[in-house]
Amino acid sequence: MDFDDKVPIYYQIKNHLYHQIVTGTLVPGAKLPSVRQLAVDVTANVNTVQRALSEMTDEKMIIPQRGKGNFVTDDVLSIKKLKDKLINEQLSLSYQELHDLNLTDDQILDEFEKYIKNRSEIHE
Amino acid sequence: MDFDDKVPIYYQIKNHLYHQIVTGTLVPGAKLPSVRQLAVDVTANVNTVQRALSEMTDEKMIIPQRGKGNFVTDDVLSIKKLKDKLINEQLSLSYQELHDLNLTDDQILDEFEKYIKNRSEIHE
DNA sequence: TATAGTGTACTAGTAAACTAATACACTAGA
DNA sequence: TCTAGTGTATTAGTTTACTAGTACACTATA
Repeated sequence: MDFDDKVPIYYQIKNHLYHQIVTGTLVPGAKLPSVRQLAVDVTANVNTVQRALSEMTDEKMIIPQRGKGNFVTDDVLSIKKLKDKLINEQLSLSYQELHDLNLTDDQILDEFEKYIKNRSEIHE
Repeated sequence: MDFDDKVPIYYQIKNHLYHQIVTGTLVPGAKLPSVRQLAVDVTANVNTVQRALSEMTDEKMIIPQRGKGNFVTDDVLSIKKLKDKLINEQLSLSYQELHDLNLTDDQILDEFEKYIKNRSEIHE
């Protein structure tokens, strides 16, 4: 896995898994790869993976079952809420940042539009 | 200063100062507060501040003068470039994140529009 | 029942970021 | 010339994230 050395690895793993849950790569009730397998997958230590999973367990997004594995929550609503939260955090974050760079609301929207338009041209 | 404990403090200080340069709070050629004063301002250690300033010096955005202080570069063009870089990094980052959450380009723009509209209503 | 695959806990060691304190070189001004 | 305010360097110690290795409890299955 490609890590940003400015952010703790366990945090990036957690985020990575949350993305898989939210996008349906990991469906509700699905079994996660074992901690040892995950450690191999993301090229990190078992303990680091475990730390990510612990927080996810605390947040009730996965349920651990001793001897069996970790399972994605069945609660579809809470997954929806997680997705909304992730989206909103991102919007808020980037609005904040661009606003702090002295862009007006209109400029922010413009820049975003330009960026996406430009991007789709390059990638088509 | 309010730090995000997920990101190194020196990095946040650097970012903070870059914002001031880009937005004109610190004009080209202006003298920065002394390292000791900055340390007080942002409630961090002198060495941590120094580390931020070192990187900024390496990137030629400030010029240190022994015995006098640190001064913002006079090169207006490079300040402009810095601003563009900061904006672009943010756009790219949040596009990436929202795209990874399975939002289409249109949805990303929509969400952004909604967010900003909503925000301005609350704050007017 | 034995074994392999799970989660979990613990101890130990390393590296990086941060703090703290001190010292030194340079500049400007009284 | 002295002094206060600069940047800069160095040494030492703390904390946190991370790695490594081991051990143990539990589950499913051959």
